Amino acid sequence: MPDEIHAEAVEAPQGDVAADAVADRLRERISRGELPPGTPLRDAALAGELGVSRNTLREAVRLLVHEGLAVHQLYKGAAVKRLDVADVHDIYAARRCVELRAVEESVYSPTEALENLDRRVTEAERAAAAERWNEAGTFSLGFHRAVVHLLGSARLDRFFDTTAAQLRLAFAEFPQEQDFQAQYVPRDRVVCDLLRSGGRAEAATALRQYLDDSERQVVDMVRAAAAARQN
Amino acid sequence: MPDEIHAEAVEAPQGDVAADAVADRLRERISRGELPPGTPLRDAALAGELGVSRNTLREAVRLLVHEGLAVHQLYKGAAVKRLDVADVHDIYAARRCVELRAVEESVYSPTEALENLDRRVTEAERAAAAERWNEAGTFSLGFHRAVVHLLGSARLDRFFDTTAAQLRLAFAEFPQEQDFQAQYVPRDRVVCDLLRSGGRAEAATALRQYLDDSERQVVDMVRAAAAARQN
DNA sequence: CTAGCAGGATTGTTCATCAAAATTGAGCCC
DNA sequence: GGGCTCAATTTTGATGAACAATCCTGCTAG
Repeated sequence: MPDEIHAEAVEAPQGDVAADAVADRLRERISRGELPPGTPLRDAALAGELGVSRNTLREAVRLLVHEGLAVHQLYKGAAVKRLDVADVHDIYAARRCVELRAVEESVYSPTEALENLDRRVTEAERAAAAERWNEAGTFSLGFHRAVVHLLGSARLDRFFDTTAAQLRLAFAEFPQEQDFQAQYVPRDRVVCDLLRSGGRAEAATALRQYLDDSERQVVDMVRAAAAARQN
Repeated sequence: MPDEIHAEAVEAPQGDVAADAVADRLRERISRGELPPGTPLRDAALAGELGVSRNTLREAVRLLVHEGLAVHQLYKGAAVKRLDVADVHDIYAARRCVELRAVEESVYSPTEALENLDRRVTEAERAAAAERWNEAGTFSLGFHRAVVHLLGSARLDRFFDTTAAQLRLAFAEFPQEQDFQAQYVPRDRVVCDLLRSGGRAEAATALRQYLDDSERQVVDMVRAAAAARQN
């Protein structure tokens, strides 16, 4: 019998510590756009809201800053990171590096791993067909994550995750714009099929184009967001 | 007039907060092997030693855990990470991905950036000639960092830094073994010169061999350390 | 209208406290 | 002697209150 439950129920997501759990919840909120870029993360308020002490919350926020999801100014506290154009270029440079390499090395991947790719794209296609755009975008990123996973490095997987989480900040400012991203699902399909049929070089070319186009679009979004902010 | 100075003088390394400064100092200590892998990071003791509160120290340790320099067990605290063979494979998979990609993309790099590579190798050579092996190893890693830097992504640079810091954990267990690493300096030179002369493919091949050999050696080191621990 | 100055709010950091779990060690049984 | 139990001690995880330093805001004075 729950005697008293705080604003948001306190379920331990990991077999781990409170600060990590809090960080998870903040990450989640940020990624769904609930805490849009620029939102100040005031520790007293958030601590109360999440039912933890200010100290614990501060630890969590520090992790987010370390992950690049928030920025910090001395005596001014933390705020959800706002991507600028340079960030987007940086993120896509990182994606190109990791994803293209993964494609090139995919010859060594077991077919089982390649089947996994197919599953992700199929998920994304289903979501797109049902016009659940947001979900389609998530699954699409899942496909790219699976591509990186071909390299077999947990550290690279983690790096991709944090980078992708940062990229979501761009969409978080423009929730409706996520629809646009769904247009990339067919191109995921192309890359996926080329990979499975061994068309390594073609897959790399297609993926590079994909990333270039996507980058351009996200840059435009970020610029638009900056302009809208100026109004 | 310093009225009272704590065990280790408290200079703010960043224009930032105490926890980050403490994390820096712990990182430094770990990387120079002063806190060898397996060392428990007891917060009361370290907090006293560094002249900060237990809370602040805990924030710093959590950052180290997040970076993979320490591991954490609930109710058992944190300890300096001890690399296992899987970690080494993982780290080298990441290095191959990032460094080889950098070499392949180096065609687009300004010659000025390539000159920077040369400077690093020269530093390493000088240190090796003077038989300052430890320093030579540091400069050698600096060369590889500069290679990654060709990709122009601050995020990839950071990723390489944390990965390299983890790799140092292997050497931290065997301080004397750093000598062996110095033997790689001539091979850095080869890769560097091939890059500057535009021998992109050859540079990639040489670098891949380099990484394979280095990985083998580090794996052996880790195995030896595990065996020695068993004694 | 602007400069500057209170006063309140927020941050950065420390300290003291408490429960929960791990570790230690003494005593005990076989 | 070897191995076990169980209590005392230590360490961790987390909280709440305190305080100085800095910021923000709104008011006043010129």
